[in-house]
Amino acid sequence: MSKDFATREENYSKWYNDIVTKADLAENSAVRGCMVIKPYGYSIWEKMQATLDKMFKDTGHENAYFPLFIPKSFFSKEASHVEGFAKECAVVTHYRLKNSPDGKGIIVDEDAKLEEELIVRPTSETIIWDTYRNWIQSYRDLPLLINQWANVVRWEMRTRLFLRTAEFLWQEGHTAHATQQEAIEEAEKMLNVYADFAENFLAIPVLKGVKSENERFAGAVETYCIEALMQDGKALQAGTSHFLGQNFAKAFDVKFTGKDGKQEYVWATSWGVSTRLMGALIMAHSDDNGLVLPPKLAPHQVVIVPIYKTDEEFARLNEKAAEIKKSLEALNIRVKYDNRDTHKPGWKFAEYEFKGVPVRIAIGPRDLENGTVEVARRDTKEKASYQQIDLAHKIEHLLGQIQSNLYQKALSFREQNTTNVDTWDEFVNQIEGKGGFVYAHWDGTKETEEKIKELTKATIRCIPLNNKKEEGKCVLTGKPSTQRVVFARAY
RNA sequence: CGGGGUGUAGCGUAGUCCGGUCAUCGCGCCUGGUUUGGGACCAGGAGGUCGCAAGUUCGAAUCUUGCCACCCCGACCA
Repeated sequence: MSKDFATREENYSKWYNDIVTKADLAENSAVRGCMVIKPYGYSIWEKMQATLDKMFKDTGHENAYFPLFIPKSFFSKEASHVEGFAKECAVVTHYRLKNSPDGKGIIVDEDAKLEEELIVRPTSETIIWDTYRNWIQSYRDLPLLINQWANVVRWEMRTRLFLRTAEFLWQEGHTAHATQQEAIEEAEKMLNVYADFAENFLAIPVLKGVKSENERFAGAVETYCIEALMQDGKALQAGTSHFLGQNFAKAFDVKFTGKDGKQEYVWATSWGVSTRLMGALIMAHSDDNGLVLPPKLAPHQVVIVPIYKTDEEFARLNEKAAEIKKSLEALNIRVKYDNRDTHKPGWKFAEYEFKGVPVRIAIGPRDLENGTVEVARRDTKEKASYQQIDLAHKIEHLLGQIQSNLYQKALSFREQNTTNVDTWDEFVNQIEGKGGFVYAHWDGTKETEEKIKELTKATIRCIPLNNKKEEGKCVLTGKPSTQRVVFARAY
């Protein structure tokens, strides 16, 4: 049978959509711009959540929950914040429906108009800082280190499964500190947590950097980010961490009394990653045979498929498979034994391959005789016969290899698609050709960045942390520059 | 929100120009049998407001108008 899904070469965005829908990660819903995350996709998200949540707690944060709705007036308190989000807010204006007078369905009851409209949160800084005002009085109340897992709504014009949806799931950390120094350290610390997570769990290498003024979060003094490179040569912002200065403290009048008895505004950070990481995961590793999952995030790390002709064989295989499953589970390996009689082995092979299960163990009568199993790894598609003796440890080792191979593969892809350019022609050729991360000199002005974006659709993804200082000339204007910055077309 | 495209069974589709046994085919689904080391085969069967709503007509999947959804390209954005 031929494949019924697109390849990257043929149609990259169709390939992406096919993976999301056919690997059962998510689907479009009856609500425009909103998706249904299906059980298989959601269990990957749960893995991400569990890992991140532990990392947050290990760095001293606690979870809390703030309202979905934000009074409209809160929004206008921080000028650049409201400007940044105003264009994409869903607004609640009424609180009641009634039967339509013509008897056909129900309509909004105009008598039930809210005195003050409520915004469905696109992010929670305003409601949180309004709350923090009451929580913070003294330096003894600081630092305040809170995270919330929530959904947010940004009314997007154009949506794509996981990458940009009107409603998405995320976590947002909001912290308050006594000093500027401490808040900056917090923002950097959480950026490092994200980078660690991306590299060691998602197996995606990321650039750590700061955003240019244009790309900065609405209301932030400094935005830090991790940027990943996708297989089509486009960049994807995988996480952000903001140093908010005293902007929100001033807007919401959050002050504390210091040891010296003086009142001061507190210093703030916020940081978040979203279900967009699912998109990054897909586009970083998957191939023309479907999804490829790094073992640390795979809902099933190993699937066991029995091959048999007779009931008697099937019974013996069930027994052997149970034994193998148990030995793997003893090493905390997540195993699924697929003993469904309704599908043939070949069908199951294709199915689990498309769903990205890292390791497949096939076991049949010949294996029972020889004391072997057939082991296939998803990342390289290699198959090998393994002795059953000490199989669990061998599989554990293999999972580790797959995890690091995926990272190495993604890293060398990024290296091959990272270029230094010095002239405008080179810049345009690179951006419009292969894409990737393009390191170029920039004169540091907003105008130049906007002009470059207008001409090439490329934006400054970040100014890498600890960037090498180097004299040069701006790739567009020829004005002097002290360092190269990273350009790319982005999601 | 602008430009383009598409909507026919769960999925993918033929038919649309040229109205009239045209609702086609494949996958999937159900039943029975044979199968099972890379998506099995045979036989039988179920499943459709042809995106929605008006209109034109003796008659509309097919023509007209409006609306909705999705996809691609722009603007905006995590």
